[in-house]
Amino acid sequence: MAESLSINGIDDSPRGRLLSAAAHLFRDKGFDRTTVRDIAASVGIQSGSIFHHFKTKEDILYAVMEEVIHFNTERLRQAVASHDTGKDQLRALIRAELQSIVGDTAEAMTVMVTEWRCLSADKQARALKLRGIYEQLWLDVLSDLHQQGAFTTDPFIMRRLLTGMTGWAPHWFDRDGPLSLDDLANIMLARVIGESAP
Amino acid sequence: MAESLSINGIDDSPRGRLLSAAAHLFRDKGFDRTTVRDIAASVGIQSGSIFHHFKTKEDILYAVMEEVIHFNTERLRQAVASHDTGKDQLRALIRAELQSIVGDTAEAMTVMVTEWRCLSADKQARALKLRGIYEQLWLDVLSDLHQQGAFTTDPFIMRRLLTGMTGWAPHWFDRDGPLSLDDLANIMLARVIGESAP
DNA sequence: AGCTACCAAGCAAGCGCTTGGTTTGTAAAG
DNA sequence: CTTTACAAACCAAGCGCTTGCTTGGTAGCT
Repeated sequence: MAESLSINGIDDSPRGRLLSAAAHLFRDKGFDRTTVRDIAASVGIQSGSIFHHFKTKEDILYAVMEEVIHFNTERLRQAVASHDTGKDQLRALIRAELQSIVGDTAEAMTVMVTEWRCLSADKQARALKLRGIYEQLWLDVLSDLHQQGAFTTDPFIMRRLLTGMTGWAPHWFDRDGPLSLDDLANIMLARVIGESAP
Repeated sequence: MAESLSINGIDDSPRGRLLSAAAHLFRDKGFDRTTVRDIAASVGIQSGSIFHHFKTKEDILYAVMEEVIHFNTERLRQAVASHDTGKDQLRALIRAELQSIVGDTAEAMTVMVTEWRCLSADKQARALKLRGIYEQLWLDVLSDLHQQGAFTTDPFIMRRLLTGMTGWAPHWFDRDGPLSLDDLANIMLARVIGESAP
């Protein structure tokens, strides 16, 4: 019964506590190496009791992803809405995604990237649809900047490069190190629009 | 007994054919979801016969990684050696890593990134040592460029950003699409040293 | 009474791996 | 040219264990 911190955007109902615990375990050991007995033990119930809340183990994984996509899409939306210029909006998007990915929803976001293929085909399709909304927010901002001449590379490709940069951050970024998330966001921003005055 | 193309740097001995088949399966289904029966079937032998060549299933994974690191470290070395200026060397490094990651060793390289945690701690340490040589080649070139003033960001951080960009490429890059690997390498190069004349 | 949340026990399937023996290729000994 | 020797490569069968999930029942709250 090792207690685990809850993830932002997930409530603390019995179901929510299971989701947070599962996300932690999925990130640390992977979906396949995490047993339902592991998840049950980390919230202090019997393994069979899990299936009162979820039909299958895979449903747990999908629920984790669904919750974290919804939560972070909303965060992205607010990031765009609270800035005027394309440059500031892009900086805010990068900052928000970094916050998602190494901050308060890190476990669930990492799981979404690394355990994607553990979803069945139809659940992948459903999750992909949710993720499409998330990606469109990026593409809108990037396309604007591109049309303004802020960079020449195709916006779709630029988004892919940014996805790689932010997605790799959990493998090396140290939240207690000298580099802040704001610093890192600015460094990544400069990869897109060049190193001009902040 | 679905035949699978061999991976560059792996011979076609019985052992080598097992490694190539395993790399394919590990990439497509993941290490844990690939059974020794799957691997055996794809080269046309019985599952038990695998253990004449490898002590454990995990040893197969490690062997895949070891071979691909050695092969690609050598490729990186030649990339550096065959160019004079820092800029050209960096472009060659990016191009070589892209070739590794979406080209002739794609399966094995992808496996090394995505199935890393399936290795035991001591095997991780051994593989990490091999990977250190590979990374040093990058850092030497990046540090040179940094000292020449080609970019201001810390070379270590820059390498992490590049790792993310190249590492994500398998998720979207289409080898039959309009964008060539040389094009992509130049786009990534511009993320480091800015968009000057080629 | 009825609902949510849970327990205790266990089943069927699939897993990595072992075992004892057989085939196949090669090469020196007669 | 045959015989003997031996190792590499593989087969057929299955063992012991773990896994996701089921079942029938109970405690507590409203």
